[in-house]
Amino acid sequence: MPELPEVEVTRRALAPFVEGERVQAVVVRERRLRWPVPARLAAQLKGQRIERLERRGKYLLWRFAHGTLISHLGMSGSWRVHPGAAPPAGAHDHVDIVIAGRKPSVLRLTDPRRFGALLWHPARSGDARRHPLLSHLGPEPFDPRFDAEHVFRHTRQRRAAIKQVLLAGDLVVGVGNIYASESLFRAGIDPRLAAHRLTRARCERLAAAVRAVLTEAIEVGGSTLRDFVGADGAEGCFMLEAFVYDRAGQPCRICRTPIRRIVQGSRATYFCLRCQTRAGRS
DNA sequence: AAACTTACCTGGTGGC
DNA sequence: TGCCACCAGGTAAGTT
Repeated sequence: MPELPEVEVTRRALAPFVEGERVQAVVVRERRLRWPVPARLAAQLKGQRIERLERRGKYLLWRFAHGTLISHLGMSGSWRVHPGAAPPAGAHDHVDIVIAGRKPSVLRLTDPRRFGALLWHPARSGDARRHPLLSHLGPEPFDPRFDAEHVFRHTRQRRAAIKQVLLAGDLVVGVGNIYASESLFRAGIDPRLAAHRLTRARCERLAAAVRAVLTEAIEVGGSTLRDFVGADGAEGCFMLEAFVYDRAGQPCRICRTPIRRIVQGSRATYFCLRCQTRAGRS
């Protein structure tokens, strides 16, 4: 599932193929994503130059002089680079962006469940970061503003479990279900703990854990970067070995206690009863 | 008004 | 072999 690391790895893989290059054509085979792909998208992008490829949370921002193409991968989406020409499109290959110039390539959006999005934000509407989907997002995990003090302040009124607060996206962006469990394991915090009960010290541990887990995931993904470029590379399986996620019943990699699976807000949480506590240190 | 909860979108799959 | 309930995750909308 694409969370922040997967999106960042995607950004790094695509950037060399798109930054500074012009769009020759956009082929939309299926516009029914989470929201309809704008009908005029192809006309709007044709011949235009992509200045930069940026990321905000789990969104990719394709910066043009006249606006920004906003893409989100949802649960099952992926972008793949096909240098030169692309193979015939499969059932779930919804959009191609054809790049002309010295490095011709086709960027193909595949999304079986179609929970992803592809939206156009014209420059005249202001900066894309003020788009309704982006405006309320919390800080980036690698932003210096995301620190212990920030976590402490933004959890004082939150009585919900820290796992769910972490997932909500306003404390910090980019942490989905997988990395929420992994980060809490790394920080030694019981996912059921009410957020406002976090001590300052544990806020520090949590912020550091989120940064570390995401950093490592990006690094691991970095080694599989060429899978994005290859025509038939397997979809990235970026987290080489999760400590807790999807490991119910299997022994904790630290203490051998069987990993527990619980449901919070109708989604699965995995944790170690021994390594992760409601209070105290560890 | 902010915090919290729930439903929704779709396709793959595991169990019978 | 075929069917079907269920699960996945991020977001919007609804509720307290």
